[in-house]
Amino acid sequence: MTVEEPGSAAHILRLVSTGEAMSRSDLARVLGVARSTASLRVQELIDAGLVSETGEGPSRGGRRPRLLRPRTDGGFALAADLGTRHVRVGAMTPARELVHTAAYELDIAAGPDAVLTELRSIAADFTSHEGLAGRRLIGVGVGLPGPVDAGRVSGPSRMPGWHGYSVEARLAEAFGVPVTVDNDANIVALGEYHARGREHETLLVVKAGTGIGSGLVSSGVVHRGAHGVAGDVSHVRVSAAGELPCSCGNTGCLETVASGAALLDTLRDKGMDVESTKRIAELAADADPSVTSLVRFAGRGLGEVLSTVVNFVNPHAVLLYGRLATIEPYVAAVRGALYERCLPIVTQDLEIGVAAAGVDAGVLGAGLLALRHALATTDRKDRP
Amino acid sequence: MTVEEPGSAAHILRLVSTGEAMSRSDLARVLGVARSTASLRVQELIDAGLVSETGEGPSRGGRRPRLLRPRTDGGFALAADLGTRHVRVGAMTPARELVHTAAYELDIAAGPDAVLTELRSIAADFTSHEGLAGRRLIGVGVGLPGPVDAGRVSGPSRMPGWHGYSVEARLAEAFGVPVTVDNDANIVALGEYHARGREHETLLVVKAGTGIGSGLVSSGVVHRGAHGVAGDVSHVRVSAAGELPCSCGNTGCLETVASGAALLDTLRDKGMDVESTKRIAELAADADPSVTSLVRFAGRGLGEVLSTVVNFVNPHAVLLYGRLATIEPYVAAVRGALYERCLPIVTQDLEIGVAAAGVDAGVLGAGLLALRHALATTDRKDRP
DNA sequence: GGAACTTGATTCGATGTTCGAACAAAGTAG
DNA sequence: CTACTTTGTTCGAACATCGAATCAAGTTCC
Repeated sequence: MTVEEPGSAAHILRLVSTGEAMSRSDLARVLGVARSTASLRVQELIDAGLVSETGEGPSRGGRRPRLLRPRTDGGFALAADLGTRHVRVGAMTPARELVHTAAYELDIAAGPDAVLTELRSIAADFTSHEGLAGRRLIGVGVGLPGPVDAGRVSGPSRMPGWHGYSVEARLAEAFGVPVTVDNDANIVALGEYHARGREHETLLVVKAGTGIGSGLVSSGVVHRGAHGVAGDVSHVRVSAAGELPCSCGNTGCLETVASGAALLDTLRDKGMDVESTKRIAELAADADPSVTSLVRFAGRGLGEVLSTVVNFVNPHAVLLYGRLATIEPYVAAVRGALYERCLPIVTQDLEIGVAAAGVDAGVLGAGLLALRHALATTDRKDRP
Repeated sequence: MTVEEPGSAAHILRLVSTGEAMSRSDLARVLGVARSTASLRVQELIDAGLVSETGEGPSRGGRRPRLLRPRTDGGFALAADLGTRHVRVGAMTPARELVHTAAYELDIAAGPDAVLTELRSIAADFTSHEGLAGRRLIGVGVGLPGPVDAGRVSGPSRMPGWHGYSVEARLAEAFGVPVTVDNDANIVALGEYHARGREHETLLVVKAGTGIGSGLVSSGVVHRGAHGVAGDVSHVRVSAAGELPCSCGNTGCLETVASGAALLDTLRDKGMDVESTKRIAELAADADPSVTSLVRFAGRGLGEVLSTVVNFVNPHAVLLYGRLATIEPYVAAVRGALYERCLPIVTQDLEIGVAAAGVDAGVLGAGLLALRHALATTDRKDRP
């Protein structure tokens, strides 16, 4: 991740949970410190209830190492990925493992007060049902389907009544632990970065569902920009959109051709009764000709816009996520447009594909944010 | 800058040179360490010849502080900003001040061996003429007009014979000190970031001269991407370019309408005898109608491409640099296109203007890179 | 099977860094 | 002149890290 302090609790936990270091000796080697020092550190973590010993490992020609494992029965971070009508919640152990996840109904349009109150009881329900009730909550991470700047929602298009609302402050009070809030595309990007497990990667993750958003992660750090609205690609003008009016007041935006909402509108105008982006995916999977060609057109539009971004950012990978990413012709069209329009040096090693972390990528990212915050602030506190 | 280790020599030097800390006591407060610790650190720097005491400051109700100042007569870093036909060199003190600069002729097309040999003698000439001969060289920073990846030139369009050449290794051998090499737009961006002096800013700097390049700096860190070619905007397709063929083999690239080279070509096609971008700037300043309208058109094309990048990156400022940035209608057209096409939340606090650091922005950035490298690796070495 | 070697983990004194209290130096305020 | 401030240094205490010594528990090979 290259984010945590070298030798910090978070760092050691990561090394232990990824298997990069299984024993005290391993840690000493990997961290470049004396064995005695590594031993002391491990003892601290054991005392704090974050790590436990779990039998012995195979000998490498000498005494057998005493294997270490992050405890999964101690404190945990709560992660929530809010969509427009649902929320996925999960619990993440200090080992960065998502141990439980669940989905609940939650209409973001009900406004911040109602939604966050409801979120609090969903969290209570979740922790009790998943057998987490007796365990210590160390932090909360939340993803929202709109721009987030310094813990506040700012200028959202699909979240009426949320503008300027300080979600972080409100939830910190409700939960009594540190809360971190970010945009949904950002947490998906962070989750995907973590799932891939490759350090020093620059990842461009595009979330294409009802709307289109994207997140840029470089070496484990999310690029947020001046107002936390970095990653917007939906209101870039694209030639294929002609002069179609967009919800933003401008015309010709990418969103009017390449988003799930736009596809639904177009299909309805054609007289087809399609109710959801999920249904579009099914029709495309059945090779419905008019849907397929429409989806291709949409993907091409997205690829056109992304080509500019990809040339500029020069990422290691472009990963699509969301309902539209499950539609093969859509992905293929994006890929084609990128290969056609980007510089060879940019595309030669570029991976273009679908995010691997699945539906829980967002929860994963939210959990990581929460954990990062929690482990950075409180270090050696009372037992969980 | 948020780049150097807290409490490191580089950090203290910065605090002292910016005036954030004038005395040992100040340093202790700013760094959050004990006064005794700050005193020790300062003594080290004095012993290393990097800092000197310079009289006493005004009392604040007690004993007068002994003012500190970075020494400008000790070691220095050499910075070079190579263009296609010239090189600007400068010397930077550990206080991050550029103390001398000079320009030399140097044709990049002569190939790496000839150019770098020549650069070595230019450096010797420069140091002797500027009275730097007796002082210790602590590092070298170089900017090149092409993509640089890990110290090597990779796939340059205006640097025949340079592809794959390891400039860093070659110069490190020639100078016998650490050498850092980067793309010219990147060092300009870094120099401008430093000149503005605002921490945690995200800056997009566009260098528009014969060619077009850009650099992104966020919190003092240059974004380099997977192959060090991040920042390319010149080969993005732009509607205004139609099907004009580009040197990259593709058609409709921004470079074919918005670069100085393109403007020259177009004017020559019109039968106007214009020999340089400098002359274009003069004609535009004289309000030559056909030149002005052409330049406007070019600026609009650049703005169109930048709008996508700016929406995505959400920077604090977009700064134009290079010969074309001196042409007001060009800048105005870029500005207009950005305001028209970017999201309101992105442009509301966005500064769009011309880089303030002037012709030495590149040298400044190269010097900073060199210094950062030198002060990070060698800490308390022998006196200069 | 046993001696020699390896690897893992702990103990403990040596080293070095940082802190903070005490103090000296040099002022200001009244 | 006295009381209080601020700056800077000195010096012992506290703390972290290291490395050597030691113990523990293997493997290898004759």
